[in-house]
Amino acid sequence: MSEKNLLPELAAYLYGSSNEDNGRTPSERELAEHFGVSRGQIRETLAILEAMQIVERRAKSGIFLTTRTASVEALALFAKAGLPLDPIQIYEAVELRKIHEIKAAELASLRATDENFTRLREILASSERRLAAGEPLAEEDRDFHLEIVRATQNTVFFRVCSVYYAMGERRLPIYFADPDRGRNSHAEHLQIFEAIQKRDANLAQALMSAHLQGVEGYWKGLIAGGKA
Amino acid sequence: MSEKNLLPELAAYLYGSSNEDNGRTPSERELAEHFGVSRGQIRETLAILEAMQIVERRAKSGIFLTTRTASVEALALFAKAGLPLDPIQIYEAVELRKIHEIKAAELASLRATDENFTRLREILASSERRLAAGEPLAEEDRDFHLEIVRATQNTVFFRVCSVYYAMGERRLPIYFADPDRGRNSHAEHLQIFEAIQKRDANLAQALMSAHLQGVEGYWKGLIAGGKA
DNA sequence: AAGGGCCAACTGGTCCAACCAGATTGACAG
DNA sequence: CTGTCAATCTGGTTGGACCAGTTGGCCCTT
Repeated sequence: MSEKNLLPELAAYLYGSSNEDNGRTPSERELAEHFGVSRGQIRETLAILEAMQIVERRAKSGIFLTTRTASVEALALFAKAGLPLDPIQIYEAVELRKIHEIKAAELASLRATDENFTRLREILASSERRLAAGEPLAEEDRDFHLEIVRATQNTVFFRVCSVYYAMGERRLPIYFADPDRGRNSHAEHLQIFEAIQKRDANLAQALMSAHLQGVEGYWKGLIAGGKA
Repeated sequence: MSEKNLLPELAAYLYGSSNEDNGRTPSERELAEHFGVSRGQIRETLAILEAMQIVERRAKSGIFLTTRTASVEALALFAKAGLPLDPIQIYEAVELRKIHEIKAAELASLRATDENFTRLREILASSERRLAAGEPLAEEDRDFHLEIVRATQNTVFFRVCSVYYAMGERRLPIYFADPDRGRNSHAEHLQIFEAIQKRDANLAQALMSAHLQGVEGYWKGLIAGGKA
């Protein structure tokens, strides 16, 4: 069936085929047959899923979906697999993203290096070219935000924040299908960039906060609409 | 060799036996022999390590340690395995923890439920009993901090923060070996609790910030001392 | 008809032996 | 010293096998 990246496909399948009552999934042997791969490969993937606490393997009993909250990594994985995300958890993840990025804007103002500024300028220039050509923004949005986190010089921070973008990746083309959204976003990015460059931490923080309100609103709309 | 939790042991071994130059580790077959387990089990563990981006498996070539920054999960794993942690990354993780928990104190002040308060009271009572008995604090510290994050009612947030405590777990007994530290910590916890109960978000935030300065100082001392 | 106890099938955990094809390496020839 | 090529090593993947608890259904008892 699948050729690569068994992980998201398996995760999706588990959710689709699990027992409604107790969350029990098909057995390893059944999964192996369904995906046309060996049991060893299924086990390897399940090990990862278990490490992510998406699944629990009970010896000699079965594999069960974890009811506990998904980590951000798990959310990103689900999004990648095209699985419907729990609206509540999306909302929680967006809140966490706000916490992270507002603080990141502040720290970036204090610590950004020339290298960071160069990259930010490149990203903004790329955005401008896109908009001028009438094309929708794409990875520029993600790159801009991640570069600000990187500018905090905290690599652990960067690593943690990276997963949000895996989560929203599928949505970017949809989000920026509206040209106005692209222009708005770019304008706000420019302001944030300038604030950081002026080392005005408070302003950068405030602008980022305002900017992310829009993102939050978008997700809220999706949640209200029931789609995720 | 190992009986359970191959993961941290394997991670530790990989770091100890990898090639200094290119980070290449022993082959799967060698690892299997060394740990006295089958290759399948080694592969399963390596899959997790690879998902954590601690290791990279190159087909038909070898297994290589990733030079990229570790995620918080990886840091926690290393700590659990008793591996020396990179001081810089510890510092970064502590900074991130501060960001998280100060915000958590604020949100908890706004959202904590009776259930949260009950649990917090229980934790504080347990701490008091310990101190009265002349015993060092143990998991009470972790429980208190995590309960505050839980009180934000953001389960994704809670999940992300949980890993910090896996990271520092080994240190708790050492940290609280000094009775003064236990008393101080407990007193500050009490203040934070009261601020949250009074729904005074600003105060809770400020107190948490001050409280975490101590933690940060402790880690800074460790880093300066070279031990991690 | 309901309850309890037993057994067979099922399940995850583990191991082994094998094959594949590309990467690597070292010896050999120039 | 250099270039070439074959033997070796490596991860990737498969299939089969065995173990020992778990489960669930069947049958007997009450």
